[in-house]
Amino acid sequence: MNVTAFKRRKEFGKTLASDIAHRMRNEIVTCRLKPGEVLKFDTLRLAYGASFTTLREALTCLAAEGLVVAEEQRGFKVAPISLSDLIDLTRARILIEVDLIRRSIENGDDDWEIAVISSIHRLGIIEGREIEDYADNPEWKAAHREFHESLVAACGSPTLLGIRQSLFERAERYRNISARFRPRPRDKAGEHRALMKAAVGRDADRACELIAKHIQSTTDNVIKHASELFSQN
Amino acid sequence: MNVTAFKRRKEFGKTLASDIAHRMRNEIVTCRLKPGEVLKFDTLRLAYGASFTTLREALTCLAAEGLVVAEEQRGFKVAPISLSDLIDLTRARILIEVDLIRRSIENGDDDWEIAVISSIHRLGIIEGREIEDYADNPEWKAAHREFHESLVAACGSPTLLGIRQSLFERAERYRNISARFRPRPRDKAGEHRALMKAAVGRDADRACELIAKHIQSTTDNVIKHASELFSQN
DNA sequence: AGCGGTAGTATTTTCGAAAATCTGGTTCTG
DNA sequence: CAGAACCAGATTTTCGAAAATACTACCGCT
Repeated sequence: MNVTAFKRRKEFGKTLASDIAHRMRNEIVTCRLKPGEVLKFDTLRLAYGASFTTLREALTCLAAEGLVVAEEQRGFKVAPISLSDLIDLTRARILIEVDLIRRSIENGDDDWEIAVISSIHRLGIIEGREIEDYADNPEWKAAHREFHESLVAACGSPTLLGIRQSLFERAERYRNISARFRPRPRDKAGEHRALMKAAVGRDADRACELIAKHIQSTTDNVIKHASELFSQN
Repeated sequence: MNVTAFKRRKEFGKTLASDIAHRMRNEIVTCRLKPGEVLKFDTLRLAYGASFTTLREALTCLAAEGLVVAEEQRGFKVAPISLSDLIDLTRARILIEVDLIRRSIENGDDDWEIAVISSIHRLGIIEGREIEDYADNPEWKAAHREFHESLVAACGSPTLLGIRQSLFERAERYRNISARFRPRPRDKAGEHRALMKAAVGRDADRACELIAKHIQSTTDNVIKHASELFSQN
């Protein structure tokens, strides 16, 4: 194998295909690859330096996650965004997240509690460093993701955790839109702290209520202030 | 295109890869491909008459559905079955199915009602033809699947419908095991009729309760009578 | 005998060419 | 003139060989 490929592979995952899937996932959720954009193999081959076959495997993966759509014999395109998709996605996420957080609070042991507290602490440190616009920071995003994952980590359901993760990923684009169009800053840090407190205080009902509101709030903001971004459906 | 490929392609889907994925899905859920079995490309190439690349794409698809597992650089194997997987799967299915059936009952229009009734009728016809063992009949399985799909079809959530479908598929192997080990026949037809009545009678609470029991019942039977099939976890 | 290293084999992963299919425009026909 | 049929170029899908990686069994050493 040539040196370039070797280096590239080191960045993430063991196979080139999974590495490319990872990179494309990133470009899609940050909208560097635009929603609805047609993905032609020749272009991709140039951009990622991989062959048809390898790209095809990466795209097949992303299609399963709902980040790209495959039309047989007619290629792939970045999954479009729409209000109806956002609403559908939000409802699915709330259903699952609420269930998982409740179970996690039931099952979570001391290590779980510690992980929740340590992940919100890390988030706080990052937020403290830059007063504004931390939501654009990849480091903050990783910590944010980590915090939400820690909340549900003790739920004991690998299947739903996997689904949750893929829905969380799909929602990333809408979170970015929401942040851009929000009229005044939202107190995310406060919401996260309240969630953490409800979780470690083993107040499942409150935690479920908070997480549902937390998820719904982004959606409401997009609907209110960014509807014009979408065509009609 | 050569004749063989053309014929094969006609059977299902537009591309060879999706056709092969479809055929393999079948072999896995019927356990003709054994749980945990290692899937070597040379063997598959012989069995399905397709190239590495095409098989790889099919396997990537199935991996996303949870029917095969991929270990990077170490190939693919049929997803193992286990009690913990069954329990996890069952819980996920109940969570989602209950939500979808409730929403479906809320939203369903006349056409939905008609589809529910017509699909249970078709199921009844098939069950009437062969008194016993209809659960092994592919035709019954298709009709059974169709009936359950019709119940949730009006829920209005494409995302959760997709997830539901993949979980339903994953559960197929356990349903087959359950049928083999059931001490005395279960009144599935009765359960289905009750479900249908609750649905068209718009009794959401009752429908939710019935569907949860319906799903749980298979799992309970496997745990009670077929535990020895699984190693330990 | 047990262990670490190593060569050889089995297997997976990647590549780029070749085949199949789609798209859009043009011509032909009624 | 409308619509079907067809060609040419663009694009996707499939193939089998070649490269990269994992596995196995043997050898030499302590």
